[in-house]
Amino acid sequence: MLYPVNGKIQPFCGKVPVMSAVEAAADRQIARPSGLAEEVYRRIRADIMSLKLPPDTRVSVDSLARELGVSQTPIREALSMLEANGLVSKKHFTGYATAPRMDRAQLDELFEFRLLVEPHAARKAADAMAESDVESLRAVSGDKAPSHDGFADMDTEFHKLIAQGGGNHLIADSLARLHIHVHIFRSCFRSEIAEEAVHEHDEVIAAIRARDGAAAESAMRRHIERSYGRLRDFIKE
Amino acid sequence: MLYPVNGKIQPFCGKVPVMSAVEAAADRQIARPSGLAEEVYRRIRADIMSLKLPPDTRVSVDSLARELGVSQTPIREALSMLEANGLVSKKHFTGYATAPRMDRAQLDELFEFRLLVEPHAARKAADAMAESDVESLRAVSGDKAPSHDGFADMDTEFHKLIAQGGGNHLIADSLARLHIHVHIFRSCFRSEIAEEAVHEHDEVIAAIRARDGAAAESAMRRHIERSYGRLRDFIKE
DNA sequence: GGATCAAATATCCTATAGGATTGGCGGACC
DNA sequence: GGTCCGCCAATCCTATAGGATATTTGATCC
Repeated sequence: MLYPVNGKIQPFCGKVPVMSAVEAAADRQIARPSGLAEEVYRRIRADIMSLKLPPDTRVSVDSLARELGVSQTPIREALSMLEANGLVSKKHFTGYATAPRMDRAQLDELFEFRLLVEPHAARKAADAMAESDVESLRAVSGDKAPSHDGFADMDTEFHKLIAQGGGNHLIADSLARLHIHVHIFRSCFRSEIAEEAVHEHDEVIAAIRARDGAAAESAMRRHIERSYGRLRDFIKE
Repeated sequence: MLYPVNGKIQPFCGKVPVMSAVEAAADRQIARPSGLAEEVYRRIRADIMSLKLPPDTRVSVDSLARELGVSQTPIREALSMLEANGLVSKKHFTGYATAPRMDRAQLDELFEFRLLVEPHAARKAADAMAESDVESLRAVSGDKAPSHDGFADMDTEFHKLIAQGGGNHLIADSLARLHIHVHIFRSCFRSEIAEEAVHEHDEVIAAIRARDGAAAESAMRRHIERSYGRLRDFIKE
């Protein structure tokens, strides 16, 4: 297991530090020692999602190596994985760069895909979702959306829970991979769209709690269509 | 640009060799120099798909490095990308291994996904596919399926063309990533199922040639459902 | 004879050094 | 003033060495 120490990432050389129950639950999947590469992967992905690494920005391997205090090898492995997931691109003998911001065509394609898959996942989730996950869903309901980042995290969790609730890992993984790009795109404009979206979320949640598959499907479809409409306005081209 | 030389992969140090027109056209997208990592990636992926590396098999880094005549770094990058695509898995301090063969649950999930996406792609392909690609589609029609591998390649090309014909890169990429696993699964059993599948392919092709979206969608759905039925029989569990 | 423990091996993981290539910058030339 | 050419810096790519760990093998004990 590896832990970041004052900004740096260092090999694990000691006891596992105590961890609160909630932390242990949240980091359950990270708990298995997976090496520096995965740790670096998460770090860079987080920097991309937080726009600390804006779209279309050069990413130097040895700069990262110095900054994180690790060798180049795990950086390369992490960047290779990020490249396979479409978050960075590599040009031979030139280096890595974060993916450029989505253009209109890509946004269209992404929402066509979401519109195809997510309503189906919502319908299945209404039938198959475990009662405990439904409870978790209530937790991300729209009681209050404190900040932009707060809503973004809530939105991510909302869609992740429903995608997983469908019981199909392939669908959940595909949607998670895509949602990252939605997150980045939305963050680029800091739009304050929490109000409507939260209401739409609640409609989906209500349908799932009522175990009404058809209602969940149509509510999710409506939510994605409106979300698409809100985001589309930011692109003129 | 990098070229394999008698089994080994070596850095490019000379003129680009002459290449026939068809080769140049086929390798157009490979023509840009992308480094050893990508070359190694293709090589390993090909070995996995050809079952030269069977499922659930250990893959040693420095064995590969010696075999291919390159350093460990590009091997690691290639394996990281393969891991991100789900073709190998890494266990800390234990090494890489090819993904185990799909079990029943994974097969179900995969075909649920295909059934959700591919008929939609076929419908769009019937509307939007370029005439030249429709012509390419005829080329992979069922004139003759010489061998098992011949049919496998034809099937891969068939589904790839239709997925791309829909015009959505995300859909095409997702399906391509999944189809690799279908290919591996089918190869594990060397089933002689070419006859029926080729007939079903032709039905889809006919519908697309007629620009009949609804017919293409239902024909593709039928094809995938039957394909699922044929493959499901191989799993008893 | 079976089980347990310890050493040895093979492998991975990390770090550092050296070679190769691209892109940008400045000066010279037309 | 515009264009072309050569140099320099930054970066990537490769190779090798050393430390750490999991697995396997063998011997010893019960």
